[in-house]
Amino acid sequence: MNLKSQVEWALHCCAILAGLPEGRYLSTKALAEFHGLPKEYLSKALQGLSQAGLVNTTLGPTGGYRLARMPAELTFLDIVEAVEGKSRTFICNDIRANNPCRPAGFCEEGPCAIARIMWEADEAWREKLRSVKLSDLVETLSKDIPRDLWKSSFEWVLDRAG
Amino acid sequence: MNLKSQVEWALHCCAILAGLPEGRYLSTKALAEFHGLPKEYLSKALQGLSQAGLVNTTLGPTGGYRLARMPAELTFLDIVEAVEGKSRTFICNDIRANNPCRPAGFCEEGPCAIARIMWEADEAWREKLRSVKLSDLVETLSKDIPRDLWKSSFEWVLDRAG
DNA sequence: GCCAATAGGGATATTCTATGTCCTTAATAG
DNA sequence: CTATTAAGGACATAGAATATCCCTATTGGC
Ligand code: SF4
Ligand code: SF4
Repeated sequence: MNLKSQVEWALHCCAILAGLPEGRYLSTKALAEFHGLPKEYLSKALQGLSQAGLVNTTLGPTGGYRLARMPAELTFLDIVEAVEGKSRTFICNDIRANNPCRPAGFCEEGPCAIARIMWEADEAWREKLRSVKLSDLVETLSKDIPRDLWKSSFEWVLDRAG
Repeated sequence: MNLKSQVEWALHCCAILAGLPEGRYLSTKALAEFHGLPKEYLSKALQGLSQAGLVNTTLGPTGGYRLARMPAELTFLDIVEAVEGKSRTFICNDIRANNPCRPAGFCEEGPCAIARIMWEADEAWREKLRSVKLSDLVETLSKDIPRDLWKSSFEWVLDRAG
């Protein structure tokens, strides 16, 4: 049970896009090169962000991606769900229906206790992700990353932003 | 990102085993038949429970499984981790190391903010599962399930318990 | 208008995991 | 001694994640 690596990629890309000046775009090519990722495949993750409405895109030589909202309005959950999907991690196959003692026409109402508990745990995971904003991440990163590296990375990105 | 169906199977089996009288065992065959599952494959899930020390086993014609502890001493997390593993769902591939602006010999200390936040969410999921005991499940099930079905299922199991 | 660069997306291949089956071995009750 | 069991290794199948390739429409710069 692993999250796809696209989740990691999308979070990193959003962190970069959060530092992009208003109105400018950064291309898949630049994001892929910066993170050392396969351009074509990273593109699928970015399409996920686009379809979820988290980023805006534009075509042409200066085209690429920019955030559709302020970093303070974007949560980790938004980004994770955009590429990983919104479905629950616990799938109920209703095996209680196979109970040989069950009366013929008998039909349970709703999910049983097992499913409910697993789904509550799922929701606890989502709630935690919902509580962290992209702006929180940028703030923490700016403290963690050495000033030199932070600055040169920013310039590297600006050089390539359309 | 789905949990394996073995998780569901293991939880159901533990719920059944929780109702088993002291000192008796229930076989894979009976558990598989009761839930309508492939015996050989369910066996792998039960082996997981056994390796984690959650159940005791015995061989021979009257052999099978029984809980190694009281239902109040067994949590959902114990059972889920026994079959799903204890590893985190967010895998960090350290793509920050590919940053072209990084000085040659530069080496980050520890996981970055992204990984830390994802791992906190993971821990929130685990904490929720840790907070629910097998005895809580049995209590809820006993209220949810019609008395007749509960009783006949119990008898079905006792008939086959060694 | 023309060209180069871009996002979007369909088709396909590859790798890995989950699922499922089969068989052998050692232990145990009757 | 026999039947039944858990344990586990070997294998087969299905499906998801990963990755590449190619085509289309759009856009900016010339
Ligand atoms: S978890 Fe509950 S709802 Fe799902 S199969 Fe088991 S009994 Fe049915
Ligand atoms: S999540 Fe953090 S630790 Fe993991 S690759 Fe990205 S930067 Fe590195």
